Amino acid sequence: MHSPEVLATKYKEQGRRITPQRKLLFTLMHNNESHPTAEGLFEEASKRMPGISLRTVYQTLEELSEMGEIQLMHCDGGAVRFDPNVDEHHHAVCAETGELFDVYVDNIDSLRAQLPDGFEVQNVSIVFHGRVAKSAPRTARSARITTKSPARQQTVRAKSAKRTPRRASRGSNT
Amino acid sequence: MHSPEVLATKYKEQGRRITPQRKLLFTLMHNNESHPTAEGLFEEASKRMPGISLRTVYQTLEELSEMGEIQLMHCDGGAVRFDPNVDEHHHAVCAETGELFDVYVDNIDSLRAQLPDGFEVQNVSIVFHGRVAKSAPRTARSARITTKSPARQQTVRAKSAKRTPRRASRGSNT
DNA sequence: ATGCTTATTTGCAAATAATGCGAACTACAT
DNA sequence: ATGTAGTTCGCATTATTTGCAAATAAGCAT
Ligand SMILES: [Mn+2]
Ligand SMILES: [Mn+2]
Ligand SMILES: [Zn+2]
Ligand SMILES: [Zn+2]
Repeated sequence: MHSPEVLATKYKEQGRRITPQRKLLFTLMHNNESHPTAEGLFEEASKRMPGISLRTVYQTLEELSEMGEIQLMHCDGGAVRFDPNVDEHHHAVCAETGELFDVYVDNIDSLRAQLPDGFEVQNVSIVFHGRVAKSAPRTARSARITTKSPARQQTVRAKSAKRTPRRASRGSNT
Repeated sequence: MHSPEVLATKYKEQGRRITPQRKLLFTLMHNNESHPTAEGLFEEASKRMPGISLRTVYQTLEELSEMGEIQLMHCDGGAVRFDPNVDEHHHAVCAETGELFDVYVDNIDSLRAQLPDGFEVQNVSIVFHGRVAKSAPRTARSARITTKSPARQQTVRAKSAKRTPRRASRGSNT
């Protein structure tokens, strides 16, 4: 999704108006990696702008989606989650917390699939179900390593240990 | 999912009772590849048993799920779809008709994914979005090739032509 | 076969998630 | 400042699913 500033321009070009509600929602969605629901975003927005309507949140998310600025995701069957990341990417869901993480997959094209005859694939979506390991409670040391570190290549091996379970003890972030 | 007969046995073993409603639903779900919704299954069932309740359909599907006899799928965000196929498999969705097909993928383990640090994958679900090509209206010849023919290996290549767009003019099924 | 016990079915209310609609409001061009 | 059309917002409504309790019936004991 573009920055709030660029979005403002794009909106005006389309004859749409810049309202405080939209500005706020642009800001809340920009670089938001939490994949929020409408309801969740509404709660965030309400903190900064008490009277805002849930209806407006839905409406703004819908138009951002139509403009190709965000993606929507029907994940587990609950509420739709919105994603400002419109690059080709996939997701990992923690069964415990429901958290949703972005996952990049290099070699989707190498999948060997027995597709129905005559089926033309337009795009593939992959969801990794699992859980975030409670990184061994390091006696309250450097509470750095928590959720995700920038891009660690990994070959998928569902229901079987991956390499060694030991944390990569080298390569902390600065 | 087991056959209606085997299910009956399994049910009794668990102190559950065999009712006409359950028998019917077992039959309707057995080998059902349409991935029906509760509502859809209810309509089918209603044909054979006019007074049956939608509530009973939901209830029976829920218990079959708890017993590991069927799987449920939250696909597009509409109603949940139920799947008597509990083998490890994936799905292809036709964007036009909403039809849902089973897809077997051999080499999921070879996916190279950048997963969040410490994420333990339990299982992966892949959905191929696309459409079923209207197999060139063959001047009403042998109307054989329609939806899916038994297992044709195919390497995925989203948004790019696969091989030559021409129909494989050689190798029809018998 | 009859009756008992309790699992099951069923109708209806209620919870969720999302959308339709129109009146009130306001961004912004003139 | 004024006018106009785009927006916001509250509320009704749809769609899907679950909660609940009364009515019903399966399967066992007699
Ligand atoms: Mn749902
Ligand atoms: Mn929904
Ligand atoms: Zn994402
Ligand atoms: Zn399936």
